[in-house]
Amino acid sequence: MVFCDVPRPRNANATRQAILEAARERFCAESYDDVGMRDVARDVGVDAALISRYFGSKEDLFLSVLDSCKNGRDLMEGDRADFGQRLATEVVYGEAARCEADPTGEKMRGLLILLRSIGSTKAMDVVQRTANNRFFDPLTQWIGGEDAAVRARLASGLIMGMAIGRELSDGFSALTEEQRGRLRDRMARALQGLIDG
Amino acid sequence: MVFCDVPRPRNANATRQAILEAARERFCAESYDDVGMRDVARDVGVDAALISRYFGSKEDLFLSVLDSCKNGRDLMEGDRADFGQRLATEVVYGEAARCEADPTGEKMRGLLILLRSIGSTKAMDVVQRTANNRFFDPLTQWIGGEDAAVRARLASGLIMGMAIGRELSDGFSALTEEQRGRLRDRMARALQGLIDG
DNA sequence: GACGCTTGTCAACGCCTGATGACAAGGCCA
DNA sequence: TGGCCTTGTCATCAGGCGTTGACAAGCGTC
Repeated sequence: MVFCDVPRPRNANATRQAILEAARERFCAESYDDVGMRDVARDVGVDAALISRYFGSKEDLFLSVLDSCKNGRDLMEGDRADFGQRLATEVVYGEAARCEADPTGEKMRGLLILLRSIGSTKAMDVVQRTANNRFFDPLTQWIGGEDAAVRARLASGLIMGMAIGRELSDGFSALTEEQRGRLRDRMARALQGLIDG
Repeated sequence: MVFCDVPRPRNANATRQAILEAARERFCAESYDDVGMRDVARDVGVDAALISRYFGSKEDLFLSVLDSCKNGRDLMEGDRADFGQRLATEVVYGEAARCEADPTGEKMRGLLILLRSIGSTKAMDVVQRTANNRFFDPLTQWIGGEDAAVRARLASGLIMGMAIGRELSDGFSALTEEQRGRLRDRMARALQGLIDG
C-alpha cells in the first residue's frame, strides 16, 4: 500500500498497539491458522520479528487480541427487552447494521474471532476457554432464573449458528430484502423468548 | 500401530476406498488445514504420494470425501413429526445417542465435516457450495410452505450453532444429565416449531 | 520365464511458517 | 561528542506442507 512512508516513529507502546489492532482485524477476517505473523507485520509496516519480541508467540498474540476485545457482557448491555432485536439485527445484517448501537461492530468482534478460529486445533484451548469465560458464563448469569444455563446454551447456539450461516451464504444474499427482515424478526423473537423464560 | 503387518494386497479399488474412509474420519475430527496427507496415508498404511495420484490434490480429496457422505436429505428422512426430537438428540448427545436411528452417526457426518472446516480459507469455496447444495437447499425444499427459506435458515443455524456449542463445551459437560435432557427438549421443540410453521 | 502394465515406495523439491540471534539506527544523557 | 539503552531490521533456522517424477515390486499374459 504505502511504500514510501515516513519511517515509523520510535514508540514501543504505539507500535505494540498498532500490532494489536492489525492482528485483531486479521483474526476477525481469517482463522488462526490462516493469519500469518508476516501478514500482520506488513499491515503495520514492521518486521515480523518485532511481533515475536513484543508478544512472545503467535498464540500469545491471539490471546492478547482476545483480551483486548469487548467482553461478551457488552453484548448484553442496553435494554433487556430489546436484546433479541439487537442481536438478531447485528447477526442478520452484519456490518450493514453498524450505525446506531454498535457503529464499529466492536461488540461482536470477540465472538467473531472465536467463530473464525473454531476448528483450528492449535487455537482450540484458547478458544474454548474464552468462549466459556467471556460468553457462555456471562450470558448464563445475565439470563438468570430457571434453567438459565440451558436457555443460555440455546441462545448462544442460535447466535453462533446464524452468524456462521451468514458467512456460509454471503450475508443471506439468496434471500430477498423482505425475507431478511422476517428472518431478523423470527430470530429476535426466538432469542427474546429464551431471555424472558 | 501395526508395524509388522502383512503388505497391503494390491487392489487399487480397495486402497482408494480405504483412503477415502480414513480421510473422512480425519476431516470429521480435524479441520481441512489440520489434516495432513501424510496423516491420512499413515492411517491407511500407505505412502502419501499415492493419495495424490488417486485423488489429484488435497482439495479434490476433500471434495470426494464430502461427496461420499450422506446427503443432507438423509437427515430429514423418517417421521416428520419427530424431526426436532431426532436432530436435537443427535446434536445434544452426539455419539452417545448413536444407537437406534443412526448407529454410526453417519447422517451427521457430512455436516460435521463442513463445520470443522469453516474458517479455512482454502476450503471455503467447497464448504460454501456443499453447505448450500446439500444442506440449506434440501432443507428449504423439505420444509416447504410459507417462508420456507427463512425457517430453513433458522433451523440450520440452530443445528449448526448447537453442534458448535457442543464442541466448545466438551459435550455440554458442564450441564447435569437433567439439564441436558431439558436442553434436548427445548431444542427439539424449537426445531419442530420451525418445521411445522 | 520374460514382458509389460499396475500398484506402491522413496527421495526430493519448492514453498511457507513461526521463531531466533546478530546487527543497524534512533534518541536520550552526560 | 561519545556512550548506551531502546527500537527495529535482516538473514537465517528448523520444520512442516502438498506435490512430483524416478524407481521397485507384484501379477497377469503371452
